[in-house]
Amino acid sequence: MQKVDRRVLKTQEAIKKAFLELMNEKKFDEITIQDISDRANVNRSTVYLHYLDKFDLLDKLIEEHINKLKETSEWACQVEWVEAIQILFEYFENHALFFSTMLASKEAAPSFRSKFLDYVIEGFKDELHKTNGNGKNEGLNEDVIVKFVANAYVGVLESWLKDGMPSPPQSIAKELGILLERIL
Amino acid sequence: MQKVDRRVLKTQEAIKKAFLELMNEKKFDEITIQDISDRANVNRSTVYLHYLDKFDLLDKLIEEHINKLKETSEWACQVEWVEAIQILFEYFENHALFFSTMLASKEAAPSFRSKFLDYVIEGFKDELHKTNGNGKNEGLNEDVIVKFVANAYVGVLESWLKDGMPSPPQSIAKELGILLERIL
DNA sequence: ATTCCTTTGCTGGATAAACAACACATTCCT
DNA sequence: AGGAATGTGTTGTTTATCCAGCAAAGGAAT
Repeated sequence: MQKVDRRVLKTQEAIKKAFLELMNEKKFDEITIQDISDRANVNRSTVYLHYLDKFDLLDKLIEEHINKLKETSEWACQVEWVEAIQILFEYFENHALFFSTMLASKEAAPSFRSKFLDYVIEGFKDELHKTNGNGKNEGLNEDVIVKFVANAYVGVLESWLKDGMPSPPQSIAKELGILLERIL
Repeated sequence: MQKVDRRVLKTQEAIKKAFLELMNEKKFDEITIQDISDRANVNRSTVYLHYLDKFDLLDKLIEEHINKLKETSEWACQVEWVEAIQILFEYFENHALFFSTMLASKEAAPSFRSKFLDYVIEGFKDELHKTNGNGKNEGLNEDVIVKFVANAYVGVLESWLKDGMPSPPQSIAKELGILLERIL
């Protein structure tokens, strides 16, 4: 991975930040490229230099976070169970604006919730294969189990974010870990 | 005044902000250009593109604020007495980091306090000439009066900043205005 | 429908900033 | 003392961004 020019990092950061802020203020289709470039303090043409349009910007933003999550969980699956959840929730906390915006906005990112859910489902599927020797869930449909826990997970995350993250990542991760271990 | 390129504004802002932050963390002579460029997230050579060295940076930063103050007070001297003081104190409040740092740092900006004092002295001198018909201060040396009020003014500002601006600009301006009117 | 206004992609030329490299000075260390 | 590290000021080249301006598409108002 060759390192990228400082300038592109700075402008992309500015654009993404501006876009997220705007997503929190108005609906996706009401946001113009002009809005974004103004907020980001960047020339309008510069936005086109990096993204095809606002849909592309949204896609790349989502893709980026999904990838970061994949990296993080690959790196984290070597440590303890509960600790891994905690690390992920710390990531959610650090990017709370992104996740709460994306999970909240029904009209804007209908794709995100399902993409995110798919990612979580894959994660649990792998996890289930690794720990399927414990006799629990004998005779139960694997798909049902995975979807059960994945939806539970996402739902808890969603309400935690919506409520403004009332408890620290450690405690929510611990509680969630206890519940998940009863299933898996 | 032709408008300047967005890029130079952004980098100059970043550099000045970084420099001010560093001034609050360590002594002036311990600050390197490398520190500044790192903090500003800017290439080192870019700093040299705008400033000769850190002394020049400091000078320009001071000069800039003095000029802004001159503009502000020229614009403000058409309104009420006390209101003008309030506007200036709002400026101090908005740039509290700069003023508290500069007034505090003995070793770094020994020049600033005197420059600033000179500016205040000039302001009061003009003010005195405009309102010298009121019979107060008959037979008193003008220079003494001006230096008296200027030092009082700067001293009050200094401690207000040092104490973390406990009262809002309005009230400090009003109190200061009452005291100054007893003299001028 | 026609007008008016905003937004959209896109261009081309100018320029700020990045980056890497230099020779030299300074501090640090041990 | 002497070598390593760090900081300085400057250069040349490359690249990202700016900015002004375009024609076209769409919406809203009259």
